[in-house]
Amino acid sequence: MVITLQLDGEVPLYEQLRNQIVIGIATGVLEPREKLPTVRQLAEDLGVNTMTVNKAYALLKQEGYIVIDRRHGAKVSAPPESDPRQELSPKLAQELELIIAQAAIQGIDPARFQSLCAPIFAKMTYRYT
Amino acid sequence: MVITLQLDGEVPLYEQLRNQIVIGIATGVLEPREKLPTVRQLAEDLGVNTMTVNKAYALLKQEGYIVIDRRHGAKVSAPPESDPRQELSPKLAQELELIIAQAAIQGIDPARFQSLCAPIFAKMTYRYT
Amino acid sequence: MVITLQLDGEVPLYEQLRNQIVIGIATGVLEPREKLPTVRQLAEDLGVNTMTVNKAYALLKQEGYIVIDRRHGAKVSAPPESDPRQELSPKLAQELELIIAQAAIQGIDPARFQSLCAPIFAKMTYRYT
Amino acid sequence: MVITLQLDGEVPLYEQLRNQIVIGIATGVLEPREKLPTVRQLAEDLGVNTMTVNKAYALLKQEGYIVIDRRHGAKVSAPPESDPRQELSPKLAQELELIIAQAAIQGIDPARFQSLCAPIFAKMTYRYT
DNA sequence: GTGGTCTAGACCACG
DNA sequence: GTGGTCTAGACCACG
Repeated sequence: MVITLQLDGEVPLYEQLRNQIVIGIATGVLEPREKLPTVRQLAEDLGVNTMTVNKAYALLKQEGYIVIDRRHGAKVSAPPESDPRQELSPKLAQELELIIAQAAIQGIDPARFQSLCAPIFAKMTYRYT
Repeated sequence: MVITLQLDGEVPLYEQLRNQIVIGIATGVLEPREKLPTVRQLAEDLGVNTMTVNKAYALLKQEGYIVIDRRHGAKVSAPPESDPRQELSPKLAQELELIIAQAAIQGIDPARFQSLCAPIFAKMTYRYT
Repeated sequence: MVITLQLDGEVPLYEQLRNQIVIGIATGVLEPREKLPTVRQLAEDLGVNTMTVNKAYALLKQEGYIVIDRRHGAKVSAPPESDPRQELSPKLAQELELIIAQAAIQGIDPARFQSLCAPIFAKMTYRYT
Repeated sequence: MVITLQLDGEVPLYEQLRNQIVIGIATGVLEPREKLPTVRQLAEDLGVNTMTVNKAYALLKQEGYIVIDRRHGAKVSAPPESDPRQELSPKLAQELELIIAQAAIQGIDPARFQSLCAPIFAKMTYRYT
């Protein structure tokens, strides 16, 4: 999996790293139960501080995206039990609202928005296929 | 318009303020050409420093959401010329991808996602109605 | 002469007004000894405060571009005695240096810069034709 | 690099600072990828507040002249891809027009103007050498 | 150690 | 009266 970090961006490195791994999982580039590189290895590959990778892994673990086993290192979580509610978390819902607000001001209507989402969803092979 | 800031949140105050005003514009709570409170007034109402409001206004101005007129203060921009492309900016597209990735992992499919977007869009009365 | 002011710009209104009149003189739209509108008239036409026009006129007078006669109002100065030195004022030289610096960083070389100046000079019919 | 600020001038301190750094880059005093002083250090050296330096850096970053890396602070950007158009931005073009207008009124013709630009260009060693 | 954010308070240019 | 700028000082996230 190719990870590229924007060193001069406004998003913290650990957060960029976390985001890219989440997208990797969603797109199937990283499969459930797949082993992730060690903190040390990934830090070296990316040329960042081990603390940065550590923070990303800790965040992913806390969110349930990965599990960390002292013996086997980090690996992608098995798919969770299907959530019958299928609601967005408050945080995600808030972010989505902000995106839609900006899209709406730009003149994008729901149908157009849907057609913008479709190709993104098409890349996500994680669960619902 | 009611604005509430989360003082202990991770999002900077000036950015929270910017976000809420953007949503206010999109939902029609703030109408095009409507005058915004003065920097001083809003700072006092919110209990924050004038520079915090100043930074939010400067950001909104730079993004084209408001215009700042030395004579009359800040007001909501007139609707821009309709952009025939109707694409999302790279930044927005990236944020949307991340949201969809997280939704997909949670088992939300495109149809469900659309039904989650619908009520949000319904609140946005800005342009496309 | 058509004057358009950018109300939400970063350049003060009186300075924009002064700049446009200077360009008007240089391009010959305003001829030497031509009478300018009264402060009151111009302020009304532009929809700005009379103080703003007053400030612009005072600045133009101080710089020698116009003369103000209590009986006849303001008019464009007669061409000054030719300055044999033909140097730029320190302020203008500094502004020019900054423009050239930015152009150079962008990869514009002297020849290209000259070709960019040519059509601008072509519009200036004031003295040297 | 020597930076001198005019404390009583009309140009804001942060803008003077930005201008001098741009000129420093263009003249080669600051080389691509060269590290800039920290915000704190430069503020102390110049006797101004850190927020003033911060604002100058933020502006330079936004304009693409420098990159700010959370790991190593600010440094001069690498030269951008050569722009085949080589046009001036509207803002720069407008400023140049105003300078040329004032020069023309003073009796400076295109040839003389070119000879005034030449020594300024000679100092700019940034890209085109 | 770095830049980013924020406060309380002030002065100023602009209009 | 408005936004713009600036200070002195502080705390924090990031790495």
